[in-house]
Amino acid sequence: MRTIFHVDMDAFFVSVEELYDPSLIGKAVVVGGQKHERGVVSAASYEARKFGVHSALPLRTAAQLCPHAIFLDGHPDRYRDYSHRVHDVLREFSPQVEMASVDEAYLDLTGTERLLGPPLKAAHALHQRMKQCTGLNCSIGISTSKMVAKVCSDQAKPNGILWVQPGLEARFLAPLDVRRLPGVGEVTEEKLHLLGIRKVGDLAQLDEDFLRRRFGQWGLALAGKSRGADAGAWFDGEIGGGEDPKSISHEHTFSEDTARQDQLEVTLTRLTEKVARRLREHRLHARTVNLKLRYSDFTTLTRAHTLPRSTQLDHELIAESRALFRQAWKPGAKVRLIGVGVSGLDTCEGQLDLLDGGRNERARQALAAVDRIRDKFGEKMVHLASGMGGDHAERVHENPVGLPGKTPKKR
DNA sequence: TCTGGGGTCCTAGGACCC
DNA sequence: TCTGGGGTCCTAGGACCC
Repeated sequence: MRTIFHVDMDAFFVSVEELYDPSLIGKAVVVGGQKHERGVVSAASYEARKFGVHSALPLRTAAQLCPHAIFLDGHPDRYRDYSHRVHDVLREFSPQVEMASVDEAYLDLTGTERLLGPPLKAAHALHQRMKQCTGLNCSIGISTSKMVAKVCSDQAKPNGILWVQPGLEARFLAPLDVRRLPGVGEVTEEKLHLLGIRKVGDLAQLDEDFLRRRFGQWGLALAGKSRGADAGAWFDGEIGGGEDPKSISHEHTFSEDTARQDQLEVTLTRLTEKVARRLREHRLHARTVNLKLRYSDFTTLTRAHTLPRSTQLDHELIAESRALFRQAWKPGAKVRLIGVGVSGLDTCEGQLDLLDGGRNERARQALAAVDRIRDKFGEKMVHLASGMGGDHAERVHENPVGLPGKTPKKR
C-alpha cells in the first residue's frame, strides 16, 4: 500500500508576488496581464476570487467583475525560482518527487513512517518547513493513489491537509461532483450529466461495460477513477519520472489580428528560434515540426511535418516552419495566433553526422556562440538574418546563424 | 467581456509493410 | 480478382491540466 502526497501551492503566482511586494497582501490581485489586454487570468488572489475571478477567465471580464483589482503581468523567472525552492523542500522528505507543474508535486512517502512518523505528522512537518523556507502556503492531499491525493489537496485548499485513510477512497469520492475527478472537464461533465451522472458515486455504480461502450477506453479509466484507482495512462507509472519534455512549443497571440505576411513570418521565425534554443538547452533533437494558426473567428488548424532526420538547428527548423506556414495560410486571412512546436524528441542525432562534411557541426558551434551572447545581452541582441524582416528571408541559407563576419562560404 | 501559453494524452484514419 | 489482419508511423484535431 503506497502513501502518496500531492502538494499544491496556494495561489502560487500571487503569493510569490506578495513576497516581493507585501503591500499586495490582503488585496484583490490578478496575475496574467493588464485589464484591457487580450488574455486570461493566470492566478487570482482569494480576495479577487470572492468577486468571481478565477484562472482562465478573460482579463477584460475579470476587470468588470472586480474593477478595483490590481492587475500584474507576472514574473515567470520568479515563479521558476520559487518552484526550485519548493522542489528542494520536498526533496528533504522523499527522494521520489515528481513536479507535475511549477506549483504542484507528487511525493511517494511509502516506508518513511519510522523516519517521519505517520502521514499526518509528516504532512504537518512538511507544511511548516515549506512556510519557513519559502514563505509560501501549500495544501497537502494524502492517499494511496496519485489521483485521490490530488482530489484531496483540492478539497484541503487553502492552506490545509487532508488524509483519506486506506480503504476509504471510494467513500470519500462518492459524494463529490464528477467534475472533481482529474481528467473530467467541461465536455465530459456535460456528457455525464446528460446520462444523469452527477456524482462520483453515480459513476461507481455503473456497469463497466456500459461505460466502455459509451466512452471506449476512457470509460474504463473513468470507472477506475470513480473507485479511487490511478486509471488510464495519465497516472500510470512511478513517481519521479518527468525527465525530458516530450514536446516544446511557443505561440503568440497578436494584440490585433493581422494578415500581413511579413509580420506573420517574422513572428514565426522568432518563435522558432526560441523553440530551437530550448531544444539545445535540453540537448534534444526534434524530428517533427508543428505549425499552429488561429484565425479571427477562432478556428484553429495545425499542420505537421516529420523530417527524415532530427535536428536542433535554427535554420533547418525555420525552413520547415516557414514551409508549413506557406502551405497552410490562406493569403489575406486574418490571423489571431501563430505558433510552432516540435515533437518526436530524441537525445542523439537521428543519423550519422559525418556525411554532410561537418557543415552542421560548424552551424552548431556558431549557434552555441549565439546562445552565449543571448545569455549575456538578452534575447534581442542576436537574430537570424531572416528574423529581421522579409527582405532578408532568402539569406537564411547563406548565413545560417546571422553572425556578422562569420558568413560561411557559399556551397 | 471573447476566449493566453505551455504542456500531456487520446482518437481516428490513411499509408505502408509483412 | 473482388480484396485478411496486425503493427507502426504519420497527421489532424480535441479534451484536459495548470
